[in-house]
Amino acid sequence: MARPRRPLLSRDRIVAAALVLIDAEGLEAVSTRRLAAELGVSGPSLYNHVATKDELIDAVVDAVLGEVDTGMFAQLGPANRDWCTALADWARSYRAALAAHPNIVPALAQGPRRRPNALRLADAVFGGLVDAGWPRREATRIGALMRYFVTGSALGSFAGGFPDDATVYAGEYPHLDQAHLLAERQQEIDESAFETGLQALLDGLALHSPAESP
Amino acid sequence: MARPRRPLLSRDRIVAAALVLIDAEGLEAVSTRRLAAELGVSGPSLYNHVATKDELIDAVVDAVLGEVDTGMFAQLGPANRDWCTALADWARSYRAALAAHPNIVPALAQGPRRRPNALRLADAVFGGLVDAGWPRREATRIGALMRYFVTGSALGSFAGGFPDDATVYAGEYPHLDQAHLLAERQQEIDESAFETGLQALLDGLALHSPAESP
DNA sequence: ACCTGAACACCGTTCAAGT
DNA sequence: ACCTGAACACCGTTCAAGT
Repeated sequence: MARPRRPLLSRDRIVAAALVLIDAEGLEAVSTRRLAAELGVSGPSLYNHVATKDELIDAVVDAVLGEVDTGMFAQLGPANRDWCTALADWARSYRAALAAHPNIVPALAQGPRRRPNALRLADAVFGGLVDAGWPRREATRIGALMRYFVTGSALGSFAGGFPDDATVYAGEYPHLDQAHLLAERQQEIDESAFETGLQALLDGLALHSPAESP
Repeated sequence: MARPRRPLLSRDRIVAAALVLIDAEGLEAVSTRRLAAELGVSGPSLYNHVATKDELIDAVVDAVLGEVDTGMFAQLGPANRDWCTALADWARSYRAALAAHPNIVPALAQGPRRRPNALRLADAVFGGLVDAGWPRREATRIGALMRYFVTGSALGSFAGGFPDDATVYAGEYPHLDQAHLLAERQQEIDESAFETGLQALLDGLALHSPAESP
């Protein structure tokens, strides 16, 4: 075949196909040959559009982060210091994006690096908190700790990780005698744990709110 | 060589060597051949002691979780309802164990599964909270949300993920004009963000403490 | 410029052969 | 029981060859 008259591939098409594959079968299912086959080309073709597999995964992560809304932070300023609502809305949007693609979360481990959307998130949160009156040091910490909570909540289900075989717990783990039922209610539990934690976090931060001691 | 008079390997020796390798060079550096070479044997030898590589990584994760202290929860009961202190101590011990082996954290994604130490942690936290007076539903949520926060805080450094090249931020990310300095103060920032978040979380949870409304 | 097949140095895992 | 080398079906990546 050699070079076609119109390119068969594009970086975006490769990234999109990788995300579909990751969602369906996990990070480990992505090999350059497999992904290329999915796209109807041979393995090495990908290297015309992407430098390495690592860079490709980075691009997929960034595409997912692209779905996170940060518009709420633009509203903050002297006239609107309600950082609490903004932070809550952002955290929910962030979690929703990751929960839609849970298999990608382990790849978030390396921090923002040079991923444009990761930097966009960090910039918006930090800027919003500073606009709402938080000192820069505190704003940095809050940005970090919110990321901890949201990524942790998306890094695999808590409830879904418990075997549904009751004999696993018998005797050894006396308090987990009902744990075999967790997997069934997985989504409800993860969701309510996230909401409970988010509320606690914001309540706790509000105790030292800059708006209350101007 | 064939079979030696005394076994060259043991499951524990393999797990320990894998952890050393992961700490030094990351999860991706672990291949069965590489690990075997480190242990002075040939690749397939490992399979006399471990069923699959996945099971091996699981065992390494569990070994790390074995360093987490859960003794503080045994003190809780009708006479001592200070779940707040117990939870804080446990979270710090949990984080310390993961921070000592940050490269293993992405492998935590799958939840407790059948890892004895992961189940021990879940059992102790849940049991302690129930003993301190929390309803089972709430105790489950708190166990989950604490795990979110601690694992998220260990899943790669927040501060360390920002490039130290100032030109990355110029123009594009106006609020990140100092972000190139984050990597230098990485440990301090991650540590204080963790402490700030932990305090906020506990303060927030305390607002609905069962001990305050008996 | 963009795709191909061949090739390189790797993988995880199985298995028959050795003691 | 426990280690070995050979083998299988894979990897990521490079590169010369084609249009």
